Amino acid sequence: MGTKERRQREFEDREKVFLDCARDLIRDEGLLNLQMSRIAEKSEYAVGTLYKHFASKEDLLLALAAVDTEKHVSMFQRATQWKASPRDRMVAIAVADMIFVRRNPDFFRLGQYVFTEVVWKAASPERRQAMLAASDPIADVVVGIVNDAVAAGELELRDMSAEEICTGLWALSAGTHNLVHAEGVLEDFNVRDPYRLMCRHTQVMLNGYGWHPLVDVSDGAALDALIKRICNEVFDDLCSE
Amino acid sequence: MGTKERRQREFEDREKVFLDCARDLIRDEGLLNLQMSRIAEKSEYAVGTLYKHFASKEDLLLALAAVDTEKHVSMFQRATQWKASPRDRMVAIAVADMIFVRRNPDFFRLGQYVFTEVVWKAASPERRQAMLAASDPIADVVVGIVNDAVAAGELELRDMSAEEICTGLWALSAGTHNLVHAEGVLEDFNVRDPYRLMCRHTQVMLNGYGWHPLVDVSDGAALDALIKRICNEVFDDLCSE
DNA sequence: TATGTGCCGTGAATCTTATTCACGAATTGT
DNA sequence: ACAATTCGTGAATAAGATTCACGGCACATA
Repeated sequence: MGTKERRQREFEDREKVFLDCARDLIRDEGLLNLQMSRIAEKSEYAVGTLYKHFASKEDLLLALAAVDTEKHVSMFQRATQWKASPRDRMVAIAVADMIFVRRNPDFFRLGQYVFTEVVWKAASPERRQAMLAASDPIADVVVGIVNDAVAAGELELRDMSAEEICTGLWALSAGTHNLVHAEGVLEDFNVRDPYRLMCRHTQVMLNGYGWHPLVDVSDGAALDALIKRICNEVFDDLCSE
Repeated sequence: MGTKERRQREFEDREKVFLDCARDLIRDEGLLNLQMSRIAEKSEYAVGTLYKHFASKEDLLLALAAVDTEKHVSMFQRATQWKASPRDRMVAIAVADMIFVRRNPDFFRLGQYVFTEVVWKAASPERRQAMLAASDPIADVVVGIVNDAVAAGELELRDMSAEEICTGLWALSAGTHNLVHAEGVLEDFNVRDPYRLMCRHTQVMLNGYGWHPLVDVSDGAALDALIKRICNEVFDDLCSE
């Protein structure tokens, strides 16, 4: 009797339904106005059922962020598998980030919110664990590229570890997301395309680490060409503009 | 009759009392458990009085963050006024950030929270404006250092603007704060002293921009010496450890 | 088919907190 | 001294997250 299994499957499917409804509501009405009762209403289940799946509202938000993170990770994995030099693959990571954020405009806001002390601590330990597990592969992927560069003789670590180099690049990316979403900052700075700028800053850092082949960071045309090449060769299906 | 003025002063003093109580409560019980009624209780005023000062709880949090930001800015200003090369002064900005965050461990969490869509939009427009005004000088200060370097012939902008360079350094700093507070990431990476690492990454980026005099970023001793010198010469009173 | 058992969805009731506002005390003006 | 005004008060209200006693449904057994 596969009844138990069917029930199990139905339960899992329902979780997806709830998350999809929540995502739609956030898109349409904003994170600010998200209400548990509205998610229940939209998904045509009772509030109590919703709470069978998520320990709290914060728990649901964390689950939602974890789903996004999985998509994010899969883009990074495509970047690593690209047949190109380690340095170009590292830039491809930045480009992946750029494309992902453009295609998922709510991702950063949600991520920013769930990593907040208030929300993080209000979620269940299991969800927190799942969130961390979902983002784990990011580190592996990026550290892998650094190690490839070292193996290829294109980068000398000297007294830094591969992880420390990754921390710098990761901070650059995380910080760029911050600034993009911080009211007014980039407008004041007259920055038109912050993610292109992030790619350029990535090149600046890679040069700073002495990561060969060095590039001329002031050559905007070369940067645009590389970004375009990455879009075509790695993220063909995702770059429509 | 200076009565009006006295009233006015009392009102302003009370605002400070509320903010101090809120800060203490956050320190002792966490942002998660902050309640308006507890702030009122602790400050020995009625809840209604609290609401005479702050349009909402979020409004109060933003006011609190603005106070911190002013302290933050004043440290940056000390860094700029230091008699040293533009490059060293730029590193001093990073060191200021490091010292400030260590002395105000709740600052980042609060800042992260208030810049969240949910909180930001729930605060009054006046507070938002005040918050932006408080952080405004940061940009001026940092752009000023870049311009000094250009004027001294130590940095060529080529096709980048001073603001764009600042964006990179700012992102690095903001991102480092993120990673420090993101559960588990730096532990996994075995990063012991993330802010020292941030200073090093700052040097990496400055080298990447071709900002003279170039430094050997793998020379940890030189980095520590510079940090120590900045602590002694610029932030003497704040570096006790 | 009739009946017993346990699982699971339900949503009205509860609880927690932010927020309001009618009141009265205190102060000012005449 | 009295009216007018300002300002603090905290009980009442409102909004929304969370709970849990109930009942229906599927399966097991006779």
